[in-house]
Amino acid sequence: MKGFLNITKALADENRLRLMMALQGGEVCVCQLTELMGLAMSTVSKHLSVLYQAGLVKARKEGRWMYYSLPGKGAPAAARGAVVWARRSLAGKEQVAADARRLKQVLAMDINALCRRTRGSRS
Amino acid sequence: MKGFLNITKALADENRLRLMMALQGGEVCVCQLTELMGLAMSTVSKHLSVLYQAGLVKARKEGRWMYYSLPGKGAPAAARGAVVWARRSLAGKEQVAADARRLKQVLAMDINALCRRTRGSRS
DNA sequence: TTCTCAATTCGCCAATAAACGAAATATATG
DNA sequence: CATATATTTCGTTTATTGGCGAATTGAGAA
Repeated sequence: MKGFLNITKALADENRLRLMMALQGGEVCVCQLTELMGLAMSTVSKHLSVLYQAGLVKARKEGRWMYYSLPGKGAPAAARGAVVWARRSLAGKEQVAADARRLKQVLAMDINALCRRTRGSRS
Repeated sequence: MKGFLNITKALADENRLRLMMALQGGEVCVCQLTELMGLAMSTVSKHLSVLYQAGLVKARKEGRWMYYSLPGKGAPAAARGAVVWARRSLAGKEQVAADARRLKQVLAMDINALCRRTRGSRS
């Protein structure tokens, strides 16, 4: 019950759903996700932490960058089921499509320049 | 997105999950659910309303009683998927099993006496 | 109609959660 | 080592949600 509730709570926020969907194409680092979302980096980091606690994303550290991605075969069934269900339910939704387009642009930018830009406030 | 988010928000509360699971055996009226949950009837009614808005339960009025149940074939795919996923994920969980046992007792009680008992405060 | 009563809605309070900026952490690089 | 920097954690504020009791609604029953 507790584990499942953790998952549903993690899914019950629009920004976290957007973050999950943004990871469908493969791993993305925090500063890129921050640029995509238009939120403070601390906020994005917190959201990713909630998703991670629920088992809905994987994390991989590479140097100074932290890359997040969707969990694969190894993940617990409950989490995998949640990811599959969410992907299916949100496929084709306008916000998700718009984010995918925007993410493409973000991924094309130089990562160093990007992180420097997202350092301070985002408001 | 909005509809899916409505569903995940509805699922993101332990008492609402318990209510949904309590409906697995068929329709149950509000005063019976109130007795099961040990909450104020107004609180239970609110939870049921949230589930209803999300499409996760059906409602049927019969005289003075309101019966809630899980949605069937006619329901939207997103809602049906959610119900199936939740039932699968929570099957066999201790709290759910305990509620099922207790509900059996509640359903065996006289419904008129029950509703009279649950009228006032529950604290 | 008037009364009863199951259920819902309303108004309020307490608890939880989202957001930000600042401070801390950890990992290159000079 | 000292500096720079990507990310996380902390502390605070604001917004949302869960809970209750009281008032309201709506459908029998008298």
